[in-house]
Amino acid sequence: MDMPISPAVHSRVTCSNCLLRNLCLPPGLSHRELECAEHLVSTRLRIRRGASLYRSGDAFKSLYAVWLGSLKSTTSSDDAREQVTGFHMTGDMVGFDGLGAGSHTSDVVALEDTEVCVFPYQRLEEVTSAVPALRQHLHRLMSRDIVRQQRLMLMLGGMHAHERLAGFLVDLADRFEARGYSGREFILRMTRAEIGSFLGLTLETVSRVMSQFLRDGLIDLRNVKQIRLADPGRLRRIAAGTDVAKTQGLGRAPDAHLRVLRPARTVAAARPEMAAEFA
Amino acid sequence: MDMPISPAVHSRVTCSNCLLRNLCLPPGLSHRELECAEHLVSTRLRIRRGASLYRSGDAFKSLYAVWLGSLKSTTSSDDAREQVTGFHMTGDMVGFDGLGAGSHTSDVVALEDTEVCVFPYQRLEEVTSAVPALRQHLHRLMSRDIVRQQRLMLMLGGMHAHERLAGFLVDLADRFEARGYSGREFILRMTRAEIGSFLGLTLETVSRVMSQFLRDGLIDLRNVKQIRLADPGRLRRIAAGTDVAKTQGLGRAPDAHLRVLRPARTVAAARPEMAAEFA
DNA sequence: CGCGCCTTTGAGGGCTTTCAAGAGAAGTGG
DNA sequence: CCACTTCTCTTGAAAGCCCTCAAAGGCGCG
Repeated sequence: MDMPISPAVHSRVTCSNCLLRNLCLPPGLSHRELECAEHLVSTRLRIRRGASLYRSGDAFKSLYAVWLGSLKSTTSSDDAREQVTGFHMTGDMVGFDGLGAGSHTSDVVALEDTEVCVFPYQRLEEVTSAVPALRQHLHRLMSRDIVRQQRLMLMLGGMHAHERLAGFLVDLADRFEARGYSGREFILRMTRAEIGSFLGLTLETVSRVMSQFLRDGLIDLRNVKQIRLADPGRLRRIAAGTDVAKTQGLGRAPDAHLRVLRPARTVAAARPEMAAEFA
Repeated sequence: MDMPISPAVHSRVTCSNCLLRNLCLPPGLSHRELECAEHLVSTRLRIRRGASLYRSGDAFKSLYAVWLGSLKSTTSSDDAREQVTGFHMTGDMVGFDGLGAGSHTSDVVALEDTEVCVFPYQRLEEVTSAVPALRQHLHRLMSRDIVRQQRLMLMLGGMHAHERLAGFLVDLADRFEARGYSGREFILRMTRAEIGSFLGLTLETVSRVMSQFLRDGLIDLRNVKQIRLADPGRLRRIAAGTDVAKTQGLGRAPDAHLRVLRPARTVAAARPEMAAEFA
């Protein structure tokens, strides 16, 4: 049931010709370094919609780069509770959660038929030790994951349903745009339930807010899944909490969550010269 | 109004004698490797309570290991909203958020007078390229950060106030215990407002739930800050959502947030032979 | 074409927030 | 050392946002 497209290379994946090279690899690699990088990827893996790339508890062996399609990752606590912790699309690196304990702590499932490039960690170790630029790039990718999750926590922590969904949509738009697709119109590969889980809302609330956005002319919908951001600016303002009128009930005070706690001043950057004195 | 900046401490820091060595450095380093590691830390830095180690926007130059004291890190969105994204205590590594973009995206502030060891990133780069064990350790630490945040997202996403606070307390207890302190009785260095911000609750709710726990004999309080977990087992059950009776209103259905979505099957671990199949 | 999953929409209730006030603790300066 | 200021914590009452429960329409798929 697969239609062969290119009579392509077989076992060997070639990064140098890959259109996504700038996403997985750092820019400006020398010829020699690029050659090293070639050895990073062993195979490409195909995951059918609904199948999982790995599951919580699986031994950590590789990192993966999304080559085609999209996935979600979910974490579940001791009890049955489960939550979507992220969506991954073309060019994203997946699997960092396994590095810590040697086994994965989350499940990663394909939202559609998907292909990923496999980076065996052992080989990654070897290559990154030789190529500083690659090592740095890897660190950058991990750090980006951390920062992204911090932003998400901000959403989950104190934002209203409207703000969360708006934030979700513009984030998605930005990521599509960064990959060369339209940031104005795209397809939501995930269900309302998955969006809700990701945002800490119920699927009903997601649906309701989506309808509200639709009524307010902020978005257009086609077939439920295809969405067009009719007013990205306002969506962005809503996400930032800067939108005064809001979409329904009038706004509340900008925050109040965390009143100023204490005066603060940076120490790390300042005066490393002042010496002496010990604890 | 400003706090006097404390004199930064410039002592020759020796990792080999450090009691916290097992937290910052991987176990089982050879003598030679340990010698390399010595070069990692340049100085120890002192931060007075309320002062910040670094702030959002500061250039990323170093990672820091908490040597004494405790800190919080906060992220703020475009608008004035601010949220605590983590608490750091002895042995924790801090600063990973800066690796991604080259500048920090969060603020880190001392909750009490604190000292941190400074790991200049450039030197870290050099040393880790030579010592694989150190490189791996660094990756592990970053990954652990990611996993920890995933757990936190689970809390913020769908848990009740009781469950969040219980989870917060037992997590804190575990961390103290892992560091050799009592996991039964410890001091909360952060305010209720900071706990609330971290958990996505208001300070009033934190206070209320804390009082509830007190009434139910789950904890003991002394001076508001000093806490003793009187019934850690039950706290753990509450955090996991396994506790039937709960502390007040009767429990609700275990979840319902994310009903089973699709059948799933792991692809990465299984049958690597059918991997190379091509698009 | 029918079944199942996803989505939408409504009504009611509950958990948290918001607003407010007072007690308690901590730091400051006389 | 104590009074003062300031911050933190506690507690109450009312309101609100979101969840839960329920039912029906839509869409894809076998």
